[in-house]
Amino acid sequence: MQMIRIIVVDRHELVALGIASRLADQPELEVVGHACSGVKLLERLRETQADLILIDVSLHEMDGIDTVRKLHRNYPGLKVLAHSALTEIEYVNSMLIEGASGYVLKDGPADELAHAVRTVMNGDTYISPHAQHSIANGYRFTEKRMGGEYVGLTKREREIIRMVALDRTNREIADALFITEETVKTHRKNLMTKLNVRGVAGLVKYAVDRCWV
Amino acid sequence: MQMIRIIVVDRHELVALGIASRLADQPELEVVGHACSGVKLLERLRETQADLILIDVSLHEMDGIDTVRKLHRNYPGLKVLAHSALTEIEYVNSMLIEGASGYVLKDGPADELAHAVRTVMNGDTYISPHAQHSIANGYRFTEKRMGGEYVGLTKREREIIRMVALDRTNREIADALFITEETVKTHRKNLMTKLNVRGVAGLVKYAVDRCWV
DNA sequence: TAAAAAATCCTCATTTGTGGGTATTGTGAA
DNA sequence: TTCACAATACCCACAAATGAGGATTTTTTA
Repeated sequence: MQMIRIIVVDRHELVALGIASRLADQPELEVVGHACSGVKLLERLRETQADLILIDVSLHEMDGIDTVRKLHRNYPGLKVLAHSALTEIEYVNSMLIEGASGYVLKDGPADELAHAVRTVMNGDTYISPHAQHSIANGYRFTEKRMGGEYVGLTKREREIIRMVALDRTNREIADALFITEETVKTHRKNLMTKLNVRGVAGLVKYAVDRCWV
Repeated sequence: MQMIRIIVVDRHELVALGIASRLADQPELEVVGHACSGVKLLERLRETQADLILIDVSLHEMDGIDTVRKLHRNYPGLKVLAHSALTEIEYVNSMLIEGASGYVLKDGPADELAHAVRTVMNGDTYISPHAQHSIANGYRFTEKRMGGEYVGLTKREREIIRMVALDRTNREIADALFITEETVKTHRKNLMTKLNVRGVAGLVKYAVDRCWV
């Protein structure tokens, strides 16, 4: 029987421990490592062999979505399964489009994870019921991007949204980045359009969810 | 040797599993139960005996701070140890004032948790170094409340902050609660004063951290 | 290299948010 | 039964954000 080697990427080691203990009764599944961020994962992958990466969206340094993008480019054969507490369609879509083969929610039943891992290793896709529901409901505020195409943020936009979430005013952001207030306003506008939110609250929640603050 | 019975309160069962597995090599510590919310904990306590509650700040239904307040009233002999990823002084202070005997951060070293549990069961207080640093630095924006007194939010204020975090406008909140827009503004103002933040971003982060959205 | 994407700056009208106040109820605790 | 506080409501002045236009320059990438 072929062992399935899993690396868990989660900002809390406790979660990795919990996963390992939950998968302990699955003889063919083995957690061979843990990384607390995307950057750490890429380092670890240079020394540790793995068949599947179980990765959260919310990570420091480089979030899960960016990490999956890189994984897909550098390790095409490696299977990726997203594992998060976030049900928002934005995250589910992004993960799948970047190359994940599934999306499992953290508060699902105890046997769901093992099932998802097997499904994915079998070449199929597994998405938790709640996450599917989220996809079915579509975007919250507009009908845009219903096709599901992923709109990534630019570097500059990430800088801006991060500072917005840190409660900085446009003036402060402008000064910090050596640009005019008008430019900051434009970026905020674009951010809100891309993320389909109406105001600051949506921007802050987005940044918090992805551990950018 | 007296066994120390621990109930873990965390919105993710995986974390409880992880804690149990981390404490597995501590012969006198035993995780006897898990609850995913404050409400569930109070239910469980009616049937399960415990010596110590290990509880997170971020919980659904009733957050950790409110839960500790209730615990302290209903089970005076029960020890409570806060266990969270949040380092903000606001949360540390609140937990301690409500009756917790310590505050351990989730990303601390592997042996810190067991040490903290023993310290607390010994009648002392344990606070993670980072959290102590947070206390030492005081509040972010103003010099108010430096004494550390905890300012709780009222029911109405919680309703308001929740809706603010859900990206609702003042107009919408007013309509939903059958009050005028001016009243909503007043509540927001009071909230920002109480929480020592300057704008929406702070309010949203507060609500997100405590699982109110 | 030419086209596309990103970043920059601008105006103007409108809405929302912020920071000071003040005042009237109702409720619950000392 | 006071007394404090929560919740409600209103006022004003000013700052900030939003929405809808347009435009230019740099950087990337196909």
